[in-house]
Amino acid sequence: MKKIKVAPEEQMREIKRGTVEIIPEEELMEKLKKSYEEDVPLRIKFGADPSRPDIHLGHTVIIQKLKLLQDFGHEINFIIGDFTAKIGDPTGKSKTRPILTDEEVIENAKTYSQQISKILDMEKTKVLFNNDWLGELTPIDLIKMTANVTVSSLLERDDFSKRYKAQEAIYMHEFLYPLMQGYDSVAMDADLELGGTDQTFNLLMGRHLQKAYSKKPQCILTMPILEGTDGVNKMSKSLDNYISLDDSATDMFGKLMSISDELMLKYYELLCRRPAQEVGQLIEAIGDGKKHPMDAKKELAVEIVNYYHADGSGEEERKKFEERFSKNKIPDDILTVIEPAGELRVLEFLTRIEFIKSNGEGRRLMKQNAFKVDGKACKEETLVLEAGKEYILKLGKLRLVKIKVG
RNA sequence: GGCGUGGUUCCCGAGCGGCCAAAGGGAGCAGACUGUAAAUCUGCCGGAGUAUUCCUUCGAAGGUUCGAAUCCUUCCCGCGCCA
Repeated sequence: MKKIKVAPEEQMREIKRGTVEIIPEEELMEKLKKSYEEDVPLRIKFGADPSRPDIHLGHTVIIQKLKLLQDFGHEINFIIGDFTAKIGDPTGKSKTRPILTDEEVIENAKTYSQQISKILDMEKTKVLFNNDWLGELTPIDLIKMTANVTVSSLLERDDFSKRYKAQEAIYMHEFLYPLMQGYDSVAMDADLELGGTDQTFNLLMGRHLQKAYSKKPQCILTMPILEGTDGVNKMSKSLDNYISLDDSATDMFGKLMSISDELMLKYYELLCRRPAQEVGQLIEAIGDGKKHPMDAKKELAVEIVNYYHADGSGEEERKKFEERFSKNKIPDDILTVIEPAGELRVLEFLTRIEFIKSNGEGRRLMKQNAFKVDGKACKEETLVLEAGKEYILKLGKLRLVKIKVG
């Protein structure tokens, strides 16, 4: 039975969808053809950062592409960067690369796999740890490796050149990171590596080093960087503008609804699984005013929630959302707290349930009419609770709590 | 190694002995307007407090002064130039 069933031309057509760049495209075509004729899957490389196990929708742009390649019969290799994770970032300023222990790396790798399993078939996905080969290198091996790369070429990397011009510090080990990543490609004989456009330099380094080590060079495929919910910056945990695959269905739906219309169009292009043509028509309809952007957004949210949560949960969330925000009803699954009858010190209570961080913040919100008791703005710091009653407290648009007096 | 220059609140950045919890911008939060959209406008934006009050904060540690983010000393770190 053949492993690679789809004709290379057809594969290419699907692979190209949504990509920014394929370097070099002809070479990838050659590889696809050869793979098809000989029925040998391509080895696809994707590097995962084990210091941040939380996968968000931004990552899925690439993971979806991996899924496509996997469905075509190719071999997906996840490289867990445990070697680099152990070096960390001694500048102390950047928290992007904390030093991890072996246990943490393994734990994070598990979390990682568990999350990507929502998209990829893990039975067919290889997980590799780069310490297996990088840890074996001797200082001499390493120095020989660096002899293949010039300083000026490293300084060409966008990130480095910006910092260099801005007279910011660049440390030696940072220069080595791209080489380490590139060497991964050498060690595992990658045919194709995927990454975001911000990774182009590192991906090309893999190709460069493979040539230097007389290996067949890999092809590069880059995908656009997905902006976060703020619509400006790339989606990332540290900017808190991300939608995690582990977000509850409600949060996921809500976050998707809060994005701008403009951003929604991008999300449609990059995250929607519907055929390209259908998406195109939809976008056109919105432009013509035939389709209300909010409806389109709801549809997108439903689709995405359905994919990452149980089928049908998207529709359910849509109903809940409409009840809550369009009809202003209080959802029935909100946080409920039981309090004794008598006087309740509101600020202390709100701090306790972590709605606010300080009393000052609470007072501020009260002043601004953001605090409501049973739908009415309240500026009292003390609330008298009557036995047997229920109270709904609301802080801003989103924070809701029900108090049962008992 | 020498010389110069700089390290400020979540980020950028002003302040350069008291009027500084520290200008301005960004981010964030809230209100108005809405479609929990964007844009816009308004308010807030270290902590405690009813408070003109106190506490913590301006790389670190000491010191000078009635009083320091601001002056001095030492140390740590960035950047540049020279070697």
